[in-house]
Amino acid sequence: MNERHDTKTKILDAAEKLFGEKGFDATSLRDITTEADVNLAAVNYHFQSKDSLIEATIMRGAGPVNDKRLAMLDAAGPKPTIEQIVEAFVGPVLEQDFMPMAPLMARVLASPETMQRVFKQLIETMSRRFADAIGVALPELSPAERMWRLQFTAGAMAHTVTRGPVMRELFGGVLDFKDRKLLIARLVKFAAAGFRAPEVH
Amino acid sequence: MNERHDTKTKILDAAEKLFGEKGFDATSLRDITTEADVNLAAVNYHFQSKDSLIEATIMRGAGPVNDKRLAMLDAAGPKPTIEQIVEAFVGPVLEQDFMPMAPLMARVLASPETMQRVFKQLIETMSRRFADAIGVALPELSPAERMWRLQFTAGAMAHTVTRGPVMRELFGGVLDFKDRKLLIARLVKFAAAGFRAPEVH
DNA sequence: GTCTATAGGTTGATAGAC
DNA sequence: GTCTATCAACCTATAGAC
Repeated sequence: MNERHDTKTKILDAAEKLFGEKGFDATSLRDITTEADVNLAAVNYHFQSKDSLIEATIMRGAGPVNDKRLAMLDAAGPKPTIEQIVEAFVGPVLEQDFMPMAPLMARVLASPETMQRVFKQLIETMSRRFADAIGVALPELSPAERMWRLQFTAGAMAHTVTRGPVMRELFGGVLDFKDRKLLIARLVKFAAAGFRAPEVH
Repeated sequence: MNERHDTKTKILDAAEKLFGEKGFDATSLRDITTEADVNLAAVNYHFQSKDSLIEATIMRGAGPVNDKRLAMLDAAGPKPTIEQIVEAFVGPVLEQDFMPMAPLMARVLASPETMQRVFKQLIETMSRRFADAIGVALPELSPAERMWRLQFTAGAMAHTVTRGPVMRELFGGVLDFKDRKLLIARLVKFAAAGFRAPEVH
């Protein structure tokens, strides 16, 4: 059951890789079972449908990342600075270059349908939790401004992950992708300054 | 040839609508020809393939928007402020709610493949042009930091357009989408403050 | 649990009459 | 330029033997 290379795990590994590389629509179950070296029918046995497989693949990867985000937020204590909050929000996502998970996350962020279906509750939970923390750090911001700026930050983060390959190709000469710590520091600096700006009325 | 409702135009109108609503992969040529009330074979007569149709649809809409962005940048004069630059960058994109073009743009921004294939040169041109303007407004920023912050801003903008419907559903109570001018002002304020932050080293 | 075989449906693209 | 008819290539999902 908990074998490292059982059929179910092999399918999830292959799905994670291929969904990330080609997207959900463009990846067929045949692609996945070929890559995983298992039989086609195994997908419908272990998962009920392609949609369920997509959901399971996302959930397996997204859980740990979001746990880490919340852990970092908690670790910052009861009165975190806006820099600490932003770092907890974007750091774990931008750090995940140890796995083929990053491209998959990018696909999720880039697919309104998938996001709607699978990610809605995760996003809602995270957004409210972080918006609350920002309310403590920057009480002078209205709830609306707070949420908008959090969404702007989420967008900058998502764009960096999603469009990484394209950006690398176009601006690889000037943009450094290898130093993740520096990249995170850049985004934290940028977003924190944005959060500290006087409110628009 | 320049009739308002010729077959070619009807196909492009339907494609713009449906690609925006459902995405490129999920929209079949049959969906489009049904919506346009033209024959299926007309697509392959007027355009050669589905990919060419996608490209033509994007180009018809993206041209005017990018023209407006550059026009606003020029209108700001030889020494624009960072606020003027950001507004020229994000304003025309966030303003386009007069047409079904907005969801289509969102789909393009959300599809690495399509972006890579069709949008690369457009993005490159725009990014370099705006990065140059930022160099004038904020000469103390290094070229790398300048380009990163422009990409962060592009991400915040893209996210706002792309995830609009989801955000509206989740946070519609607190986020106001109707007042576009206010939304643009919020993003300009946020991003301009980010650009003005001291550089990371 | 794993396989083969196949049902049942869709798709993009084209040939050829008009 | 517009149509009908159709092809060949995919797809997801399942039934049923082992």
